[in-house]
Amino acid sequence: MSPTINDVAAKVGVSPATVSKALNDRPGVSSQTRERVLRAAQELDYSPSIAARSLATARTYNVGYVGYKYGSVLPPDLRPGTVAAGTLEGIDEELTRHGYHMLTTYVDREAMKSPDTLNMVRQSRVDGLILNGPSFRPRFILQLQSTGIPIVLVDNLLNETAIDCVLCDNEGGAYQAVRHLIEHGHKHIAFLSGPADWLSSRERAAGYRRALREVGSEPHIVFMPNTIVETGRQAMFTALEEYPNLTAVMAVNDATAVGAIQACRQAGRAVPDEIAVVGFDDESWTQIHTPPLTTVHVPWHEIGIQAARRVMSLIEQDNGVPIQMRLSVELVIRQSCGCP
Amino acid sequence: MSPTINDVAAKVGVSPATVSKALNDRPGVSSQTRERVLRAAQELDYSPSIAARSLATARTYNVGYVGYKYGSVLPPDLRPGTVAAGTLEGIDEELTRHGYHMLTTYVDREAMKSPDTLNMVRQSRVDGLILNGPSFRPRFILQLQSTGIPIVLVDNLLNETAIDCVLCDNEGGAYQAVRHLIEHGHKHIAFLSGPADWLSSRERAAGYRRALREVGSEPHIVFMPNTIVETGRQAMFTALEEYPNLTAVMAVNDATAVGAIQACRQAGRAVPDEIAVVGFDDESWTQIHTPPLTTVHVPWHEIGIQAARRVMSLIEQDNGVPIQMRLSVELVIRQSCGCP
DNA sequence: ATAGTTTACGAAAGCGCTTTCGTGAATCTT
DNA sequence: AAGATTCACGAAAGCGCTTTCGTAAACTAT
Repeated sequence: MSPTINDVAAKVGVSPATVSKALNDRPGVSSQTRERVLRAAQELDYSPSIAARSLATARTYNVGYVGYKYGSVLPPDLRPGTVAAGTLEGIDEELTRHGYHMLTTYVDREAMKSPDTLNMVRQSRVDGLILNGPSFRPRFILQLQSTGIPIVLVDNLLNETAIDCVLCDNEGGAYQAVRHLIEHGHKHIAFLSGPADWLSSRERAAGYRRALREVGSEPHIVFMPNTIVETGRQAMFTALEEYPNLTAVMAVNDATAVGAIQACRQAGRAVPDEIAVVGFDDESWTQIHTPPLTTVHVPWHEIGIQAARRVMSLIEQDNGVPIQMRLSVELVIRQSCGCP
Repeated sequence: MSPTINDVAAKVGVSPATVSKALNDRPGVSSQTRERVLRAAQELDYSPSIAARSLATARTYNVGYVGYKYGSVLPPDLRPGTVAAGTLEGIDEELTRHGYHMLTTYVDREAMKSPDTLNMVRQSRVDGLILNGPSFRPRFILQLQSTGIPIVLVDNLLNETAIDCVLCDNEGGAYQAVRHLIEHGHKHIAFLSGPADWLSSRERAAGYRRALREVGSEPHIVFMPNTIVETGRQAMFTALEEYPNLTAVMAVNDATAVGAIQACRQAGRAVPDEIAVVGFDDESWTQIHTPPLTTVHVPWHEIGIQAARRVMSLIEQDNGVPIQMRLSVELVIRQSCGCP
């Protein structure tokens, strides 16, 4: 078996207590012995068992990440690869930088009560939790929170009970995008909205509304039950029918923007010449789409980093009130909006 | 604090030893007491601390997943979202089904010696390891293996030292695809190959060669140092120059297939009319590409499931010789190959 | 030199579980 | 009915670490 703290202690000729203090930078060890302990540990290739440490300290240095499982969703569709993967990598990066590890799990709609997640915390496998995505039921989150474990929400928030969260500036992003369309002369702009329980969708809709209000245009919103390509396509047909003088459309995400473009083509309306389309999220494939999609870039990686920082800080000192962190987004102009 | 095994024992009026046996389905407990213990545990909402259990049993019920970090790669490009995410979800699904959890980490090229991964195993945070992708150095894998921890490779193999792995039938997939091109009359077919240290690339090249050999055509291979869109584009220019009578090309993956198509367009050669293109992987965005990409579908999700099963089985009984598992793939015909 | 203070270290308890082994009671055998 | 066997259970040790607290030695102050 691998060496234990006792082996190190024996080798140096001190007690395990001293070794523990030396290794953890605790006071009560002369710098001389500390030195010797460090060397011995190195020579023995000693690495403490976290199981034992966890038991003694009630800390695991694991944080749980709970994501949404797309594998099970509807027909195969464009996976939000950039989104989830970017956040995940950001979180992992920041976590490992500070000696933490990431316990990952995915839940699908049915498993939303999510025994796995609960088990993770009930068995105290994790010191904190990051919940990514809008699909967690408030009741579930509250249940989790009531265990006293630090929680950070990503791309979601709960305002009844304040809870830490990090999101992007959805409202501002949509505003920027619509503003851009307006500046290029569009007056009749529709919004393809996601389901109402998706926070980001509501916020993006708000940005859309604000931009239109500023110039006195009427909002035209089509609601979609989900945000896959096919749904976007259908929604666009609806929009085309209901608002015949439409010249532009903003979709709540990139996948539905693609659906919208397909619908336009099918209806014989050229994109971007007759109808301009913009998306949201800046998925990696948007740049190779025909036409390349104008969309709002979201710093998912950075969001992951911030979320990780926040949990760690909550774990280490339960400091103050929950904070809501907003990262800014940026319109990236490609061709689907009609710019050269 | 949450209840311990002693609380349950006290409530039932038995010893912790008995509770432990009852809860773990060990012999030596009457079915009557077992019943009472179960009920009490439920009423107290008891869930064992895995830290304590790990310490006692030297098992964590965690398996480590090590993936490749794309965030840091070259210029932003098409992320292999379907690939990694699909596998990840498959692994997680199967693992949680059996009471395991997944400790995830990503490594990038520099961190390939990967202290994080090593720490994961040295601190015994995991019972087994799944390494996903071709980018692990053999030396690193062997070092890991020498710790005695069960390892399963995904999309990679090591034949010097036998080690368990699960991959798809790369050779067969490429063969199928090229065969398809041949059947549609193509004689001059190039292959855009990935770097030589990428196993899947070598295997796909082999399938390509076999198909050509069967009909007595000459192989035309262009090697690429990596597999992003831009590289595929450059490689295609090279191919176009070196092999002027080319009528079809098979790319080692979807991203480079896209690059190839862009190059053709730029060179004034219509796809698929003048040049047919097929990819490999069936990334989710291939279906919305213009033209929709003909490509080889890989069952990543299933691969994940099999990998998970294999580690768990290695963890639970170290049974026999390492096995190499191959899952079959399927050509999905869309339009970039010239079919209607 | 004496008393008081600081410092370096170790003994030992404890974290919450599993597992071995001993014991007495219940059951089976003839 | 007595011995042999089986069975249900508990005492206690141990997994590898941290942490408290006591103690002896080394200092400091008078």
